[in-house]
Amino acid sequence: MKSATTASASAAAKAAHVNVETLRYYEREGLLPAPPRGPNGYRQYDDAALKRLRFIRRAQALGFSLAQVRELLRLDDGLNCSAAQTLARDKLDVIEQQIAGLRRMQYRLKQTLAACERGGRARCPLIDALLE
Amino acid sequence: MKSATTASASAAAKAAHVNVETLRYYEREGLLPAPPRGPNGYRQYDDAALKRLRFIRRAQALGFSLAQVRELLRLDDGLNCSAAQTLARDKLDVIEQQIAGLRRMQYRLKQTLAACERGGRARCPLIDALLE
DNA sequence: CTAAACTCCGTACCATGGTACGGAGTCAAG
DNA sequence: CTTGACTCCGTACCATGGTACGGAGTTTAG
Repeated sequence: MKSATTASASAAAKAAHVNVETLRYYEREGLLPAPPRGPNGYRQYDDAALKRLRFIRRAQALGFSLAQVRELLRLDDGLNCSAAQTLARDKLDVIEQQIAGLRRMQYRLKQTLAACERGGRARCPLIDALLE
Repeated sequence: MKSATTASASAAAKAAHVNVETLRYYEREGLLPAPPRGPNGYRQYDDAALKRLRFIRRAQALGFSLAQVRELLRLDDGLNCSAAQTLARDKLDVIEQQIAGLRRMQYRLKQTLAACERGGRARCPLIDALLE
């Protein structure tokens, strides 16, 4: 039968592809609740904690900063959907702006790189483009 | 006639929309050469320095880190076009990956947001999506 | 039983890209 | 001539997201 799985610090860290120190860091930063301790004082992470840890990493992977993750976690009761939606929409706006910015960079770099590849210039068009 | 324009620290900073302290920072970091000084010891930025400063800001705006900008500046003689191209191509790869990552985020956020907006769930789909 | 490996803790440190502070000298306007 | 603005310098500090260190206790494998 499935025993109530509790993970040690290193096991939890491994599972989330995170450094052990990072767990303590998240705890300090209030992203992870202080887990219960065994009689030896060792941290014991239960499934909920591991889930929360995965939450943090996923949210980070979605581009949320730890401060924003903290916000999201405050809504973790699942009842503040409209507040969560606001965060998500703000994030979507930011993402759109980021994509647009990257596209502009990409376009300009490609143009300039093409000029480099055509060759025939005394000076490097890429450098020149930055100088102008 | 055009006099040889030399700018004070604050004028140079203003022109590049940069803090005066940032000029000193760039100088410390070897991004800007130490400018000549007037008899009072004040920095005097000439047109070449201002150009270089603009170069830095443009390259940053293209997403290059200061370390990469330093690389680019080492190629500033305009003769190392192939080296500059390599940097640019690397940067293009990174940009493409960044765009792809942002797109994935965008897609997933949109999906989840749509689920939120359809409503009818006990728990917020956005929060749930992060928990799973 | 001993040694390696794991855990604890506080604290310090890292990179990145700056910003701020404070005392001293300098320059321009009134 | 004074006052305020500008500049100098070294150094300290900021946010972000961790990582490392070192000494002490614990647990586990041989």
